[in-house]
Amino acid sequence: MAKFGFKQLHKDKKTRARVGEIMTPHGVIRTPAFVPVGTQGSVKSLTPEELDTIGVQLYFVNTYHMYLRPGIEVVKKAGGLHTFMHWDHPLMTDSGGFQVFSLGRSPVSFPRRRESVLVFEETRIPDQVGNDNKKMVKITDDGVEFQSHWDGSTHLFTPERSMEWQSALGGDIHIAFDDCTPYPVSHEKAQKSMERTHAWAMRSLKAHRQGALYGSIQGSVYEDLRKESARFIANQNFDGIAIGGVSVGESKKEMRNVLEWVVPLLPDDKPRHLLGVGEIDDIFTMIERGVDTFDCVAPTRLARTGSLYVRHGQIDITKSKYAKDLGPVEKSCTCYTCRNFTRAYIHHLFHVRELLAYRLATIHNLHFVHMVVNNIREAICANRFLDCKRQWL
RNA sequence: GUCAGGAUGGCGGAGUGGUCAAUCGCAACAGACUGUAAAUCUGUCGCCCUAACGGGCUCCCCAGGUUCGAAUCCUGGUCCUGACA
Repeated sequence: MAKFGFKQLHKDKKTRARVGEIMTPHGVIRTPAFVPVGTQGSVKSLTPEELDTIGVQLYFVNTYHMYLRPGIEVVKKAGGLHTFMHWDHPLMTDSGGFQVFSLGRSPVSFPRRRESVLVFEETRIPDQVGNDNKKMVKITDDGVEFQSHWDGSTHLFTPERSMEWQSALGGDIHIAFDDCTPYPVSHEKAQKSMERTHAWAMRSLKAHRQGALYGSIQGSVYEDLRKESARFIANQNFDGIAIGGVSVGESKKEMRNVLEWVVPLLPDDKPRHLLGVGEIDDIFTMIERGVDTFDCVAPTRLARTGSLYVRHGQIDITKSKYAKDLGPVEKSCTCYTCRNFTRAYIHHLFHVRELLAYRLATIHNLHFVHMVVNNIREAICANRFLDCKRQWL
């Protein structure tokens, strides 16, 4: 099996943007690269072949979800995630750290940004166990006690277990178990969370057996903490660096700051992954500041709720103004959806809740993101990143 | 023609004397969604005024009536549906 490695091939002359290659046992990842999220072992609604056709090079699977269902043992017996899911290309597994954040909110709610302050609204997700106003996680220094969102049962996650399970799943890139700091948060709490993340990073490193391991940087929106965390993680023997604790409710400016503090402190010979960010404008923000890969649910989730990417924005295809629109979603798009279907048709599918709606929409949004990223990659090679950015935004 | 049942906001459909401008679903409109408890969630949804609290007006087929008070009870009318002829 090929070893893991990273090569920087070209750096843009005016920015930190760079083009590179990540070598993995399941093939090379050309960076910058967008990483779709397949939380439960599936990028919702699409087959691996369809993802491949779109240009998806690797995707993300969540250890927490696979552990709960179907269970690590099942995947292990199946021969690992690649075989289980029928995906031959690289895979990344998340540590479960994000669920510390997402299940740790009380009451169950959707966060909403409001002038860079996170407001929690009391809106429930229906039909799930354990949503009766209780936090579903309990953090200790040892690890995190989760209450299953399926049946309420209790499960302990530790760095050691996360490593063991990620190894059993067999993804190419693993992430150290971290404590995704919520927002807003005091400096004191952010520091505690960062220190816990560092301690867990060391334990992850020690317990780690196979596959590449990325250490995760935290520190919320505090410059001193972010820099401290970046230095700390950069100094350990990780194969790559993950930046976490962003897109948790902070403003875009705060997210930009984090990148500007952190990336200059990272070694050039390791790949950098930004966890959980990937709206179209963010893609430029990240790549410009030296991020190589980034995973995000936005394109796929937005697609399922009817928001489709078009140049310079997105449209809500469910609006009745598209009911008779016989043009493609985006005329400059060459995806399967845009080549063969009209806005009116997709509008209709959403309206009657046909399953094809979600598939066509997801194909389009993923294709669109890949089109943007491919474009950026070419632009970097020609030292034209900023021109490219201007052209898309 | 006789008997029975029914007419409620764009649609379906609750409500059967006051707390009803009227539950709920759909549609409509607006909004949200960034390491996915998400094919999801939130808000508005008779008209007018208010930033909001709130206030005013009109309203449950039509016309009368009973009552302090009616979408709800009574009388008449119109229309619809089912059964029997």
